[in-house]
Amino acid sequence: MANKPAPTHLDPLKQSGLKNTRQRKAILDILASGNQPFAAEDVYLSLKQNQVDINLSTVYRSLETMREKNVVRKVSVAGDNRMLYELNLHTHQHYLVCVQCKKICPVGHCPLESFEKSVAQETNYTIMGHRLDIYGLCPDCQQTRQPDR
Amino acid sequence: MANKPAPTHLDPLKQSGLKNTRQRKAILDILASGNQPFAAEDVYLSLKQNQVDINLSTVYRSLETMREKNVVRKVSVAGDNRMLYELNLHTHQHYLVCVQCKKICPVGHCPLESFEKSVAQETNYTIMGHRLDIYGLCPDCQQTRQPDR
DNA sequence: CTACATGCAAACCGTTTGCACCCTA
DNA sequence: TAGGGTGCAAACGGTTTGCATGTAG
Repeated sequence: MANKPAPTHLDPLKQSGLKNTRQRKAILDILASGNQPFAAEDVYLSLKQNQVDINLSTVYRSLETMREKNVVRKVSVAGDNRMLYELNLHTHQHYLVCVQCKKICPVGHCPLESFEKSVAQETNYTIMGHRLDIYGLCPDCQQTRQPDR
Repeated sequence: MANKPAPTHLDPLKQSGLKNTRQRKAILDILASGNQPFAAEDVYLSLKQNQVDINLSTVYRSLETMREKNVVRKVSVAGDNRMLYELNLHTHQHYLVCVQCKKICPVGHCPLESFEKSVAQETNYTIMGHRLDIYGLCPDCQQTRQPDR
């Protein structure tokens, strides 16, 4: 009678006092399934495809409540007007976005710490954070560059 | 009979083959009036306030056509879901946004050139650009921090 | 005179919300 | 069984578009 070890991304629900519902578990499963952020609609469509019955506004609402509890993060990337959501792994993270196929991949290092300090000095702002994303052509798309658009 | 020297931000219309209409001139005047980017609605409201009769969709349409001709640039900053527009001064530019009063001010230097090179090497992407904005509390708002929200 | 620009109203798309019902703890 | 969670449909806010009319070149 071993305890089933719960997937690590499910603990946060219990930890943050949120009810552990079928829908939230399913959403977290999707977010955990890749290390790139998802739009609410991506989550919704993936769930439908996996035969999970859910409503789009539930997706939005759940993502938002989980964001309030810091279970997930909301990010925006250049070239997509939608907001994207990802598991909050508590790491500082930026993304590299392919302008053609829209593939998104994380980049590890961030060079902005010292820059923020110098901006703070010059401007007397209290710097709280930054948003950075890099865009370009991924190796695949370099071969098949679309006519300009 | 001296030629009236046209404001420098009006040349681009002629140069890019766009018709020099009352509305476009007025929009460019607004964009030139401050060195921060404006939302379409900001432009619209400023124009109304200056007794310039114009339609909001004209503002959107003009900004978009002028963007196609690289007369203006479209940027998005953290904490505002609207797109912002600015004169395209052909300088590389980032912004510092106050999370409380939403004031936006330009920051000159950008430290990302060498970082882009190293990302390109690591990932084999062709880097085409980046989006960076910094957010924090401006000096004024540091005194009057709003209760968390 | 004609191609491009504008005004108006309606559509659009991502996201949020009110309300009745449901289900986890 | 109580209070949070969900489904549904309608509203919302920023932006775009179709069409008839206006105007710069």
